[in-house]
Amino acid sequence: MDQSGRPAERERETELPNKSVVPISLASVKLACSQCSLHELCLSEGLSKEELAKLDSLVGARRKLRRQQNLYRAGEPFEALYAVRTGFFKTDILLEDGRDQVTGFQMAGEILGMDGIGTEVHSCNAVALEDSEVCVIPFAQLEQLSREIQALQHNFHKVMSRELVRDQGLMMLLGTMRAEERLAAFLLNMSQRFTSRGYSPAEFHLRMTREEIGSYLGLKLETVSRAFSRFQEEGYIAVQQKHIRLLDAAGLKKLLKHPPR
Amino acid sequence: MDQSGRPAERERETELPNKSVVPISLASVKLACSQCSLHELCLSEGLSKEELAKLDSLVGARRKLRRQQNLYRAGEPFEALYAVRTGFFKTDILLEDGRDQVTGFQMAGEILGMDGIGTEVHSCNAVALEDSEVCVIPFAQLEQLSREIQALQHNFHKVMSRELVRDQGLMMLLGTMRAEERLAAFLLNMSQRFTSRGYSPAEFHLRMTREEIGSYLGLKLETVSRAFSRFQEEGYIAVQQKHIRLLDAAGLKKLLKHPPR
DNA sequence: CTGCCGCTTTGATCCATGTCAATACGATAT
DNA sequence: ATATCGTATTGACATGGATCAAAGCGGCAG
Repeated sequence: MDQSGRPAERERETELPNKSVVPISLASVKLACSQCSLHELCLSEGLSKEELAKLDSLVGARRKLRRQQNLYRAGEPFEALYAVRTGFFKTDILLEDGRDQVTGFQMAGEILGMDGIGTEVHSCNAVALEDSEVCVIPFAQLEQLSREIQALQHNFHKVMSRELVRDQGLMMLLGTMRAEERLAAFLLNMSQRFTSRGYSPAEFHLRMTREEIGSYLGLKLETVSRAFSRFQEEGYIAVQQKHIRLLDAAGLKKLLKHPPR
Repeated sequence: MDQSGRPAERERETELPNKSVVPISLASVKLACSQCSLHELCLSEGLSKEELAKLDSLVGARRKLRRQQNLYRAGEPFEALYAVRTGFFKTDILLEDGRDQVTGFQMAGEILGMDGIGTEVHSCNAVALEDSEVCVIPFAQLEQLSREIQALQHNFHKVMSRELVRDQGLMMLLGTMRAEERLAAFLLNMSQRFTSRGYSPAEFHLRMTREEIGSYLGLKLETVSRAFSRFQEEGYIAVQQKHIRLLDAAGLKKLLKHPPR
């Protein structure tokens, strides 16, 4: 809601200056795909040196976003994909009657914007949940280049396909799982994604509110809160606000495999 | 379950011979993309004559499936996409604990199999709900050709993107809608898809059971049945088994826009 | 410090949908 | 016809999660 650019709650690890000039030295250096640490997650996996150079020239612009800023909004013309470099995003859809739903959370190395390809218009909103940075990938040029570079083409197709499979998993969750199973699945998924980015598998900081988690999982925020409390009572996790420690990941997994009914 | 090839219930409009030899004359004629009536829905939209010819040579094989036969199964290696020529399919996922969910219904002109691109393995099952026929599109060759034909490349990207958007809509449905809204959305979607294929917007035959509808919508079959009965009482539809007549589509739409709460 | 604001937790109650069970229906086989 | 089988409808009841409401907590501004 707050679009003022002044974060209501400051995040420790992602401080940005309040005004124009960039103080963090790294941010001013032009870092291209060829040097990007997100290699394997992103579109550049398996490309040769020369191919990477071409991709570098395509992925020119960067864009910084403050917490709560929109990367794009539903209805805006689609022009580019975005690769998350740093930070954390959510995508959501708003119905006319006011109901809305979070359709995903995206972190470093993940691609945003593919919803717009089919209609040339974005179908959802993408919002930074903390100060973030993305690589802008003009889509026409990506198609152009992926006609030249087979590996790039295939990477892109893989990214889209994996997104389809992710969505199937989410449908499964929304269609068949109870509240606690949903939250367990969510926590395990978060843990796995933090882990694959080199962070601790057992301890992490959630960037989203209980309401956003609930919206994503098809639950009300109170239900999410209760499930957190329950998991804490059971000794599966330790909760302190948005800070989560997984004490018994195996226990959570068991919850998924052996539903109460 | 019945893989015997003998349909348990025969569908009127899609009779196939019980044994080998093909009696229907058309079926033996090689119909290529260039003559296919599904043009606009499929990958061939907007291609030049020469380009269509190339696509024709790629989409060589056809495959016929009887009711209840699998087009592919979760876990099988991914090799090709399939374009539905005639008939009706469902895709579903089965969890280890026995729970399963229908993730989609596909009709003529729609593409199946994209879930397998990312991992080289199919992530769901595709089952014919009536005797059906698909075009087999070997994926490696499709990538090859879409590097040569820009329009084909773009069509393919659009198809995948639209699938992502469809999934978002389904998440919205599963995450925020009540039972009757879900069924209303389902019926309106079916009507729209039949309509765009030249069938009656107001009268159609559902190929799936109440249980399959329920699985797709995240509901139990009893709830689906009750919602059908309720809609009939309200005068929105006339139901006779799987035969549906929409008497008041506007009424159903209103249900969606103005939810009870 | 004090007050405000957004977020979270917790409790009490309600209701939509799930569950369980009986019956009906339509198609096919005998 | 009669039996059978899968599917669909309907009723009675149970329950998980939503709703409504009240504190609690932590960060920030003044």
